[in-house]
Amino acid sequence: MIYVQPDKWIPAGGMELEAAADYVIKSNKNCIVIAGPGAGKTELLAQKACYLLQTNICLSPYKILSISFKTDSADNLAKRVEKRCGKELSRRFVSKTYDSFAKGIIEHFRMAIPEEYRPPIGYNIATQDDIKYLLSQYKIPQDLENTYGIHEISDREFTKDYLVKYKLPISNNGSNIYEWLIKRVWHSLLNGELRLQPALTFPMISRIAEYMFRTNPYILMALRMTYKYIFLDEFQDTTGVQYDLIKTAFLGSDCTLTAVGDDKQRIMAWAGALNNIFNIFENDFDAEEKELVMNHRSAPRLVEVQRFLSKAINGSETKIETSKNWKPKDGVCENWIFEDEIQEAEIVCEYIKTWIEEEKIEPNDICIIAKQNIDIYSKYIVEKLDEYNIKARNEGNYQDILSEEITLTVLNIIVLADTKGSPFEWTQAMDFFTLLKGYNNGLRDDKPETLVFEFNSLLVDLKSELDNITSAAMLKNFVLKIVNYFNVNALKAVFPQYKNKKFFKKLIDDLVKYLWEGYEKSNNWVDAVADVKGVDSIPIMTIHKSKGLEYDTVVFIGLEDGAFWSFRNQSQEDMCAFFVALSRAKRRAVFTFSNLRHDKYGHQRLQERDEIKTFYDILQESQVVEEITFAQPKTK
DNA sequence: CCCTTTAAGCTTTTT
DNA sequence: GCTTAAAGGG
Repeated sequence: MIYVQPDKWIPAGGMELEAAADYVIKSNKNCIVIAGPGAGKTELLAQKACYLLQTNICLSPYKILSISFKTDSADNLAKRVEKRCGKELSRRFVSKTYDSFAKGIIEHFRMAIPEEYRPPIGYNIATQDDIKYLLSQYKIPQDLENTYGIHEISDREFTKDYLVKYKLPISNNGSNIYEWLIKRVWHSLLNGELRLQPALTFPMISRIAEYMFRTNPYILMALRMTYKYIFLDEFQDTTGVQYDLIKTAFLGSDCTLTAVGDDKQRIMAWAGALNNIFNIFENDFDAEEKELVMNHRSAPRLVEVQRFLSKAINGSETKIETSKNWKPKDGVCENWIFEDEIQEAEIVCEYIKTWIEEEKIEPNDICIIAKQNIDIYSKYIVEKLDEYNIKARNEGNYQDILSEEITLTVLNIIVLADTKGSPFEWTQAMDFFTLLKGYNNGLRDDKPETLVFEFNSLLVDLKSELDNITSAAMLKNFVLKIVNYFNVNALKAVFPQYKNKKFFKKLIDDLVKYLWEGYEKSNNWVDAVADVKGVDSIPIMTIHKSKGLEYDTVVFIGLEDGAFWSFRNQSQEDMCAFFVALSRAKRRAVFTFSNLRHDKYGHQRLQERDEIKTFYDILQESQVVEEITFAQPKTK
């Protein structure tokens, strides 16, 4: 292998890096990179990986470990690194989620876990129902009830606030009134009880991994000898449980940590993200803080609005620079005020139609966002768009079927059975087929030709059946036939998530439902698959789901007190949510307000904007946002 | 049994 | 903030 001299190294892909990014890439110290939307945080990690590998500063065979929150972010980063520095070097770049890292560790080093907390082989992932079931089995001991006046606790509260509150082992000193319950639930989950198989939640798995590293210096050493560089993505979302694991694993080692995140996009506090994580990390790991100032994504006028909002969130001026690809006057941010949702739908849809037809914006480059309850907020718009033959859909409903192997394979197989010769689908489906067949046949050494022959005959067989499908029920049988062909037990063994019956059933039912909807529209299976994939649909999603994504145009529905009911309690977090929504837009952001809006119970209520007045003030202050009040609703 | 009070959900990912 | 469902009291 020929390595590059560090001073000769240049960023892959002709990328221009700002000074701070260049510094962090080449720094050998622990760093925390704070950077706003569109600054290229993930790209920085990808480039740093290339630098370390291509110069061999990350000395072969030492590896880089990158930890993300979501599988697709982890995969995305791995792909970028592979693309930039090739297959061979990128083999030493390991990109995982927190959960897969912890789960992999406890399974690989199972025997190193203290016996009391050692999970049995083949444990399941615990569901909320499992915990609910356990709690329903237990009665509060009378003496504890009398001494402390402990009340019954809901399963959700228990899982959220108690189950993984402390590091293992669970203490015996009575410091927590629910100690006995925590101990009992842990014991039952680890060992199984009555009709419950052994099952652990992901935070429990992290706790076990942390305990193992803390009590077993050899395993800890092995970890630290494998990975010399650690990347932490979306660091602002780190929970206490995750941070404890990172700290035990790497604090005091000679590993170099690089964390990237944005405190202005901290919208997961309610789910356990730590409050002051950047400072905590800086202190613990003696990390150097660097800020990226570029926003490569948004047009200048949108960045101007972001600037004012940043200031409101941080309390201080934030430096943001825009990309030279934009002209200074580029970017549109508007505030649309309506009488009611009917008028809102009519105007919004007219504009969307114009954007698609005249500005030639792709539907999937327009995003409709709401704070929550997106089906309620987008109902009338979806109906109206349908009249214009523009597809729009709740992206959340499709996210599982478009990321799970089994459903993707069914979609691939349908395309292959219907039309021969789609190389992309063929390769993917064949990989899956080989994996599962190999599993079914144990160690049988199948020749590739045999498998190809088998697969082709399956396709021929399915083709004739596909042609005869005339109902959703028949489609379901067809899908189940494919699933059963692969052997359900083999599927569960290779993809343990399918052991969760509820999840698996919903996956198949949803696939059938959406596929059938698509087929009824087009009478063509290839189009039905494209429809499920959402090739030309406008995505609709919550702010939380939109984080990390970008669109030419963003339409935010309902900048109203009603949508920001939590503002009084968590104005900081809601401002961040507003910031995330705004900063998804590359060129145009539109916020709507409707005087009248139906809630999820079907009641039409008057909307106000007193509570979130500060949002409107910020928009006005920026002097680039126009507020447009539309006329009375039109009569048909 | 009826009326009043209280609690919980809104926003989510992970094999 | 606003709803519904569950729990509690008379």
